[in-house]
Amino acid sequence: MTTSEQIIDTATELLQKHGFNAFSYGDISKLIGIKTASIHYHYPSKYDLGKSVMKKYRLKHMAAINKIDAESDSPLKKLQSFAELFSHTMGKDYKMSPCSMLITDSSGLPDSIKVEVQDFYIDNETWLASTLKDGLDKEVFKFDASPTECAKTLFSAFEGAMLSARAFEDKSRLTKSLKQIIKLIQT
Amino acid sequence: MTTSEQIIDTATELLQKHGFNAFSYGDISKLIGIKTASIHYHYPSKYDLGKSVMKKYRLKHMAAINKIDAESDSPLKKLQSFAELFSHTMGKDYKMSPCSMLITDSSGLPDSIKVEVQDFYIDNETWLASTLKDGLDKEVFKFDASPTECAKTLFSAFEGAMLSARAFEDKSRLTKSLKQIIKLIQT
DNA sequence: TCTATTCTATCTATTAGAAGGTAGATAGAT
DNA sequence: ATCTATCTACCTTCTAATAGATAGAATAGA
Repeated sequence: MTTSEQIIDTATELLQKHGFNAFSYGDISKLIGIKTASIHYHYPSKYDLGKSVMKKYRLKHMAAINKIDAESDSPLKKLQSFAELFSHTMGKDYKMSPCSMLITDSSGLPDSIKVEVQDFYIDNETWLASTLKDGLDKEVFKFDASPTECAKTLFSAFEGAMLSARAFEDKSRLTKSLKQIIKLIQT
Repeated sequence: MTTSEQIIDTATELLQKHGFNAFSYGDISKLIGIKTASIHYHYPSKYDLGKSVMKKYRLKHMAAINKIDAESDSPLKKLQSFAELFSHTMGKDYKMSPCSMLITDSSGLPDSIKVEVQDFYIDNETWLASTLKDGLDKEVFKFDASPTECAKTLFSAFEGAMLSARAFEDKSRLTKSLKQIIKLIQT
């Protein structure tokens, strides 16, 4: 693994665990054993680093979603697999999605990062909307709003469930809510 | 308004807008025109301040909930009024709930703050559970899980909707999701 | 091929500022 | 004489970022 990849991966974990304003180049430096100046060589500013973290995370996440599409045709099964991604993201140490972290810390963040976060939402919502529409046509899902609107609601509800699980350090809060939300739109 | 109240209110706004690690005693100092040392007199450590902010916010929020109970007997109407609280919290400058902010920034926070955040969840979930049960009995709501579980899911979904609205600086993301979630459990 | 140069990736050293917090003085009220 | 609330002044640590040196790899020209 290259140094810049190591930096990204370490920064990703620190972001997910502590938030953007709660980790420093110094923290990364200690963890991977290079000086902070070397990190600045790869990512001149912390915002560059944040943007790269978000971008890599988004691409990785979309790859996981593509895998779900490849493995099943059932809308319900796909939605369940999608929900499992959230549980997997959280892991055993209650990591949040990097995008949740960046949203709460976003007040002073440059647009380049905000756009990356929005792209993450849009990518997920687009996929969800098409999966929901498929389920609607096949009559395995039922809801009043449009698939697009329902996708937005579901995705944000999933993110919210992670927040709750972290607050109590109780993963069952996440898994139970994920299941229950899915059940709410099942026929 | 006393100085310590001014400090709390200013800190609350900064917390909601920027997060715990993104505001300082210096910021409060400038905003209300006293020196940082004076803030330390009222709140010795930043954690004391955070705890007090969360506590006051929780009590104020519960007062709003009690008002809802006093104004209507309809479970649906009460749930709708509850949802409006989230919209009101966010305001026009996309403030988050202080508890969402503290959860994402919580990694290094002392238990005294975490407990206050959990109490906020529990208070809300308890009220929601009883309102949901009432609606279930009156057959205006319909859901498979227990009222307690459904309350947890709804509350976290509402919090997640705020996150999404902030990410896009688009309040309709919040209001639409709130309405849609309520509709999902209506008979 | 040999030499000169440029590029890559790291280091040391340093800066300017901000952070949270403390000590001690002071003025006014009780 | 004590308590309350504020101040000035200071401390230590951390922060993001920059400048300049260095060693080695890659590249270009004779």
